[in-house]
Amino acid sequence: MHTGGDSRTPLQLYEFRKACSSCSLRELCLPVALSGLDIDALDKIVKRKGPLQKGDKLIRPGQPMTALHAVLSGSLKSSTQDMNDEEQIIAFHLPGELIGLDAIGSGKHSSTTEALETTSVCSIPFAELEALAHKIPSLQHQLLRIMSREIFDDHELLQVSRRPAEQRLAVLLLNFSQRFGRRGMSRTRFRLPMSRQDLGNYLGLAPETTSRIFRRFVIQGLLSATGKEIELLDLQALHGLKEESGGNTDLHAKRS
Amino acid sequence: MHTGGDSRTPLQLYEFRKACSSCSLRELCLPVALSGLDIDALDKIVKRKGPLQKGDKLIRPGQPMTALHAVLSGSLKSSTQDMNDEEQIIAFHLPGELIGLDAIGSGKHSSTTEALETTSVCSIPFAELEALAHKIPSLQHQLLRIMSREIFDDHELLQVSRRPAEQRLAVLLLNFSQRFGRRGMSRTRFRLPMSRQDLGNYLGLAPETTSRIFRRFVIQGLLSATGKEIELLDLQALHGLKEESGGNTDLHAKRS
DNA sequence: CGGGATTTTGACCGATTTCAAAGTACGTGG
DNA sequence: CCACGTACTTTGAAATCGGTCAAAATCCCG
Repeated sequence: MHTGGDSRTPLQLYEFRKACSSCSLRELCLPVALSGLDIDALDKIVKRKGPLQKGDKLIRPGQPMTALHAVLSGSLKSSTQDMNDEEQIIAFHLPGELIGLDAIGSGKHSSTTEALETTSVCSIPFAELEALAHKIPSLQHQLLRIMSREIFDDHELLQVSRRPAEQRLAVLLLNFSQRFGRRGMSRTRFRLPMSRQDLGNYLGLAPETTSRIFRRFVIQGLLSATGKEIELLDLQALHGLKEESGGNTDLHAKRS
Repeated sequence: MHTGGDSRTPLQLYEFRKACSSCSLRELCLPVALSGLDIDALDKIVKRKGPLQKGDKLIRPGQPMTALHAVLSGSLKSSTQDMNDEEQIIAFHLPGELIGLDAIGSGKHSSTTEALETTSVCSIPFAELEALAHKIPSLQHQLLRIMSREIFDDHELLQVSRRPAEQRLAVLLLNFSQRFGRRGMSRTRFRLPMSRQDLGNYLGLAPETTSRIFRRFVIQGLLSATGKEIELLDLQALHGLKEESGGNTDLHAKRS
């Protein structure tokens, strides 16, 4: 049984050393021009975690925030629960992305983070990262940049959440397209790792609505979808949709 | 004529020295236990800005982000514009709060920030703040905490934006109550500095809807409102509203 | 006191949710 | 390897919340 946070044997631990220096995601999770020496220093504090299986929880609400996590492979979702069992998904995490930035302030995690598929992450003890950042100015700078970018992204998300359902889905698809593209994968063909339900939840839509809009997009020839496999067929149109104000100037985006 | 960013005369500049050490908001904008010496260092890089009048813009989209701004008095709103002239308000800024954290990543501001009333702020050149943070570990720590908290708050906001209108307004009112309370003012009587329109925009609601829900709240005895002056009469109920899932289990709503 | 902007109110309309149910994928155990 | 059960997805029809339009009332500031 995999429970995710298993401790590794010494041999495995040894193999996991030198994580950052050989990690293909290095430039993604901390996209900084660190010198070889600095990377070594980072290596020393990072711990790779054994694979999580689908549904395994990396973080539970209330846990003290001791480390940030960087996704190596697979994917996760973070969510909160509003007492009536209603899950509220806050974010999806793809390889190369950092988890836990929202918990630095309080020192405690407030959300649940669980794997959407078989996933591995590495842990960066926060106290040591902070100490290291103090020694390496460029690392401090990079941390601030990464956090700032998350704030920026959240603000964009906030904008989107006020728009009609079609635009929300279009924006989400383009967002994933970009995030996959950034790590060298296809921008037009990819696998959405989460269920339609989770997708709807994230977008603030009922699953039924999500499903309907997906179908609408397929009919309009914007994309094709076979289960979780997505192919974007008309990036232009999706981009167009994203900016439309919905009611006035929408003569070139849809037909009923 | 006040245009906000005016350079001050030497005399005035002198008076503005020692800003942080005597600033009653010190613990709010950078709530860190800085030693007297550290405060002096911070003082040296901070510049107080002449008062902005209502509508004056502190930040315009595209401007390079050279400094963070802390609100001393008054209030501001940050918004973007989606090509069809449609304003999208992202945040309101009250005294003791920091502006510009979302622009560190890109180095450019992407939103407009303008005063909602007569307002004064102080500027903290970012490069120097970063350098200072490198020297003073507790300042670095504090910066990370503040940014983390903003991420956390944005996530909460995101949750709210997916809920029915009533809950959104309830959450906003409680949010302002808390923010005013934090700076020593009444949690139950305060002045909302923005128009109902801005409020609606921020919440993703039509102004008409905002108005109706306000009235509903008044009728239900949750609050009384005379123009922008608000008095919250039943914090309990508002808190209850905030968590309700709307229609099903609303029998155990009051009590915290 | 006057004129324009903002807020409020009412009636109507539409997008999205909800409810209900059928169809489909998928993991488990036989 | 196939059958079964559960969970997820899709589809349809009805109900609802919030948006839009229009107009009246109020506020604000000079």
